[in-house]
Amino acid sequence: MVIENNFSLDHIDLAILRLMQDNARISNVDLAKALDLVPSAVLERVKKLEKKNVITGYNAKVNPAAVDLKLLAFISMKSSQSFSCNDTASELAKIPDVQEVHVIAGDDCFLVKVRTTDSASLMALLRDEFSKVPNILSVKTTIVLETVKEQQQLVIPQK
Amino acid sequence: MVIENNFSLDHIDLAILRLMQDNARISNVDLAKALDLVPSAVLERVKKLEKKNVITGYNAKVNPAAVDLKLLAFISMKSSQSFSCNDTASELAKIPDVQEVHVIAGDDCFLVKVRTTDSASLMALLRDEFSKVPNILSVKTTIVLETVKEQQQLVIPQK
DNA sequence: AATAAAAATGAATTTTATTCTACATTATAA
DNA sequence: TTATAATGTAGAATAAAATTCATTTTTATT
Repeated sequence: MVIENNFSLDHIDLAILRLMQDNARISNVDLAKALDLVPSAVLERVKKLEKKNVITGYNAKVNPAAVDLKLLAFISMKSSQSFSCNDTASELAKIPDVQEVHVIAGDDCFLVKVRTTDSASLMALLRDEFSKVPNILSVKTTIVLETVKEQQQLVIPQK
Repeated sequence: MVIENNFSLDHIDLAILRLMQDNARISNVDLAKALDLVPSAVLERVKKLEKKNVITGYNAKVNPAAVDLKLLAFISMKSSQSFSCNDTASELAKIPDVQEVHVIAGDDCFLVKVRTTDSASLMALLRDEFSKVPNILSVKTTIVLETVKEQQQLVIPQK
């Protein structure tokens, strides 16, 4: 599948993305070896990818259990103003424990991903934070029992 | 809130996690400056955090639109064998475009996060891949219209 | 307080990042 | 096709950072 957009990435750029998605701390030297290029050339490309907002950041992935965040939940909500739901969404986005906020099509209006210590802290979050968010008509909370897969790496196509 | 688990992280470890979550490519020198420590001491701690699986990886965050992945969807499914659903879940996890697979409590059994190029490729995915997964009774696909927030950083508590 | 274990220091060494200039490649237009 | 501009790459030089290690300090435990 050929990429047709204004980011104009060639196969080397895509290879860089593939490698750095899995190992953001790879050195330029190792990147250069893997791509059969010279380090300075790779460095320029990486900087360009950052400037073009193709690479939007580098994150260490932290084990949630290690920092006592053992509960994951998805919360879907209906809004009373479905055509101007952006205030609601941005208020939801301000809540630190909220990892994701999506405006969705279908029965509900928002889908929110939340991580807390336990069910008690989720309850507190709903009571103290979500209750203040405007225009919410209904809330449906789905508790995650087990996460089988959770990756942010994208499937990056060939050329 | 005091962390009580077998990872035994002190406030310096937590500070490292906070910094590296947001900037995985920060140098040891800069980490050391921020923590008022010496680079070699920081390096040891980071390696220990990796070994203990507190830090589970480093990822470059790639802009999905740049690699032509403009469609995000959540798919929830019912299973015919709700108490041995792990085969189903692990089959779902094998599909590359599937970013997340969660076993959930509630009406449905699985919640899956999927990223594709467009609705046509989502359709193809459902037809070609999901149809092969065993024990699926029902499928409900929710299309994301707009993502307002999407971060993998965790809220790391104080000491 | 004594001991053991863990962590931090600071200097030395190795490795890497970064800069810069020259050269090559590609695309564009005459 | 040929000239020209623009962009990308190579490779060496330099600056900066990572890494190692022996020693010292701190912390926890008895």
